Amino acid sequence: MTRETKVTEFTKPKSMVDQIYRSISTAITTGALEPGRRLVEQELQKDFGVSRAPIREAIRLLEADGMVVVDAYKKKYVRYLTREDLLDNIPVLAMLESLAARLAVANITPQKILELQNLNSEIEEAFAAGDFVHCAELNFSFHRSFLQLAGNKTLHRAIRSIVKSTLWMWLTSQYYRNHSIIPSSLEEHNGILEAFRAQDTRLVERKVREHNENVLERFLSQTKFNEQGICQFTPPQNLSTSGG
Amino acid sequence: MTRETKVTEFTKPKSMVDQIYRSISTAITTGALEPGRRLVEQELQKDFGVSRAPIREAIRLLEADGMVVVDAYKKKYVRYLTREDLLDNIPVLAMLESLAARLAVANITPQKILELQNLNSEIEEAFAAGDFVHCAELNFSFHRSFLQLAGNKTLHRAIRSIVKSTLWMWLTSQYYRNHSIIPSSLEEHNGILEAFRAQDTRLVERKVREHNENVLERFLSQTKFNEQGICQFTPPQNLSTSGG
DNA sequence: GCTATTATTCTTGTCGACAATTTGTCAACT
DNA sequence: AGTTGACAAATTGTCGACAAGAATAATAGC
Repeated sequence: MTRETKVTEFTKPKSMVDQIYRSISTAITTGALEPGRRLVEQELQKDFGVSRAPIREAIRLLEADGMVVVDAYKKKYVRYLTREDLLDNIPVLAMLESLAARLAVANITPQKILELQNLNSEIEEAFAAGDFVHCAELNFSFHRSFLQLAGNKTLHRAIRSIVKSTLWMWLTSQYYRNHSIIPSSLEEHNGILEAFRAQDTRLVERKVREHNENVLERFLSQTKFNEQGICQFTPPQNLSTSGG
Repeated sequence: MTRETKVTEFTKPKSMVDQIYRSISTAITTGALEPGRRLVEQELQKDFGVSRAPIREAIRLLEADGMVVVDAYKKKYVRYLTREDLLDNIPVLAMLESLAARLAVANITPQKILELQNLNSEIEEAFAAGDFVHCAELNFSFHRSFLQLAGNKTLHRAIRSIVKSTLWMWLTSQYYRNHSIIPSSLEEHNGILEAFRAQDTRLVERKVREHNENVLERFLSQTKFNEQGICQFTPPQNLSTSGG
């Protein structure tokens, strides 16, 4: 009788913790919450209008992801990245993505290659439009496509974990914002697709590995680090001269 | 009101959540909590003598690790493994560990090689003594040594993540319990150490990759799966014929 | 005897409150 | 002036209780 006719209620497919997790996660990848930013439960509680329990659980998930770090006094911060972090990423991501690409060769279709070409064009458009966050997302989609084609859950999980823990999306968007290196990436993407078209496994593997190495080395060479080796991008909107 | 006379309490005031996390994590790797086993907050609450809040946070961490899975009705279970999970692990672990070994070549010392030889002997002893859990731990230590020598945090994190999410320690101990294949592993371990002694990077990389592939394929060929493809080891103490 | 519906129980999700810890401030003392 | 200690504010950790939803038991109807 009293069946609540939840007709217009689409916004309830996920648990509270999941929503908070996603929200903070997105805030970090988009740069709304910059690396090093303190996370205080009371503030988040007010933002989301819930009690602290689900906030705390969501933060635990982010902590496990490596997107949030905890200091000796239990205070939580958005992870900040060091030069060492980026250096460590290079061989691992290059190797995992090239493995994904190798496995994908067996499953890719001409149709899929066309889709990826279109995706590549979309990246170019987003870059031209100055939407660097979307650009990073599309770029990630491009890479993720090989993961999906590879059909290996362990691999998928491993790469996803690295992407999250090293704030990959944030890094990419910041990088796009500050440097005009999209053309190089797009060119390399096309090279990869060509190798796929030729069904040349060895070539695919090499191209993907080199692409990843190139991207990461470009990151490193063009990124500023402070005296503690922490990655320093220009904040999104920095009106005051946060001098100090 | 200071009812807690914690006199002999040197046990690093680790946080409650951390203690619970470790405790459950250990229970899973040792097989005390077998795959598929339901985790009920109220039971754990009684076991640890705390409220549900820290229990829930610990379970969130285990969930993020992939050691615990959640069904559509929010019920929590220890992760169970499928044939597909094991298959997916093979190329990824083989590749990551061989990368670790390659990076380790530059940092290894004759001293360290001797230590690893001793460790190998310890594994043999633990196996002979029938302590399969310890055996799995020591074996993991052997592999982890290369990780530490590699000095790459991203790589360390990636492998650790796979080890946790696929209940690697549990799998290994169960495998040791059921099959007498330690000799093959020990032999391969020695082969790897020889390659290290020769400083032959290519050989190290190949030996480690092959060792991982061998181990995982032995797992697969000698492991039972039920009709749903779920890994079925004989439970630690199985007196009744859990028929079906 | 069997099915449909209603209670009851079990389990998880969320909340507000209190305790413990850390940080910040300020006054007293050497 | 600098240091130290105590007090206050801020923040996190933990608790018990209630609400919501699903699984199970019980009952009514045929």
